Amino acid sequence: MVTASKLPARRQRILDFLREFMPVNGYSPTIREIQHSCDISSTSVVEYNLVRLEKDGYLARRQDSARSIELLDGEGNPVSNNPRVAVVGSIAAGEPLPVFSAEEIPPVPEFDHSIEIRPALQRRFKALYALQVRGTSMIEDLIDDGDIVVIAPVTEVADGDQVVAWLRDEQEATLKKFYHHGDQWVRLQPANSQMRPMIHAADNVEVKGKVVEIQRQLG
Amino acid sequence: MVTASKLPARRQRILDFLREFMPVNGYSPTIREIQHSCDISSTSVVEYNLVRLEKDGYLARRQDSARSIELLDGEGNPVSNNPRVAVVGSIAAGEPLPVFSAEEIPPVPEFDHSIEIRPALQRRFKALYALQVRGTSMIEDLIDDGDIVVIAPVTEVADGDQVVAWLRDEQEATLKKFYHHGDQWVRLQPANSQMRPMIHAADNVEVKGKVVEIQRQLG
DNA sequence: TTTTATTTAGAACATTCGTTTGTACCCCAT
DNA sequence: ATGGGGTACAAACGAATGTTCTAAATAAAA
Repeated sequence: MVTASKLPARRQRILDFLREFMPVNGYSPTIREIQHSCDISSTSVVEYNLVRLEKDGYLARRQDSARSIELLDGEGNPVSNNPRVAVVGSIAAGEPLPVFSAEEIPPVPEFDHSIEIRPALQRRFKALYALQVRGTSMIEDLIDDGDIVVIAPVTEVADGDQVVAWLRDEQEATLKKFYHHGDQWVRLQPANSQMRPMIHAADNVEVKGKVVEIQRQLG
Repeated sequence: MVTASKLPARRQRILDFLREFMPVNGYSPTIREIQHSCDISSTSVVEYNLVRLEKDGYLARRQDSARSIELLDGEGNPVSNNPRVAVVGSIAAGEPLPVFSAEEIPPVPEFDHSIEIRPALQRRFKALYALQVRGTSMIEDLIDDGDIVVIAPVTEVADGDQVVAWLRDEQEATLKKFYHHGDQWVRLQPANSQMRPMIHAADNVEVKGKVVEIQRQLG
């Protein structure tokens, strides 16, 4: 377990702030920057909580050195400050499945179920997340069952893009290729000749994002 | 050109120190650390040279902020210290093609033809390189024509691994799945039912490495 | 409840560290 | 020489930043 036991709210907030600040900026905040970002009245409170976090293996610091916080994984192991995105669930590629509700798309990234991505990806998009593919409807686009797709949460997509489509009425999400089909309709096209495209009313289809990377487990 | 015009010895030494220190430690040294590491008598000398380096586009700093040096490429562009591997050529997936000679496999990575990889990959393997796939013999393993495969130069591979096989007699390289076939033979198996597996004498097949990642260009 | 440990608070302190100032040196063109 | 640009030096300043102390508030345990 990475986020093993539950931390006090304040301490958790500091940790969350660090985990957000440090990968983005590439350097550690100062105690006073933490103080202000987490609405804390005194540097000593920050210091106190940093000491605790350090003792519990969540971070390391160098004595008397500015901006020297390094994040650890909660067990004392260094955690690469490389960009990771949360794998927030799975996505049906085949029969649509109710995967996640429309609201809870990119939750706070947990350190448990996340994958590392190329830094360039994070630079180009923001708020990426990932889904594990269930089904083979995209097999001819070389997305296999079990693959993990990295999703950029964009709403504007071009014909042919591989998108996460949320079907309002059906309350289901599905991974398909997106095509406009006249003004009022969209075609969600599997990349699998065994499966039939689906035509939906445009206002029943909510594009939640598009695939920007595919990761597959290799020996 | 990264090291464009020739810098004064002192300034070059500071730059060299920064380029060695920062990737290793993950944070910037202080002016005084630079001072002592480069045998400089005064902080003002360091400051003077940092200003020059900054003006010449070799680095950037934040005002009044400790440990805030960021390395640039000499033309003001941020230089990501993220791992890249050279794309050293293409690899036939189909009819074997003479791609590169057996010696010049991983040359010095050029910044021109290189791709960014996930940092975790570089941690697990060393001396990675990349090849662009030509042909569709691996299409059923979801490797398409034009895809870029990242290769770990290992000689020990397991049955089923996707390998870069060098055929000594033919002086050709090919991307195939590898299977032992008795003691003296190996089977190089396309992942394409249209193509036939090739059986070769084991001592005619030199495994140059195996695929550890696939990258595909997505919108 | 009483006791104890944890957490927050405020303030001051001490060090680190970026910045500035003034001077001197060296090389080279005037 | 003379002056200017580039560089080096020493010292000091002040802002940024980590550290510490004491006390109070809160939560947890007994």
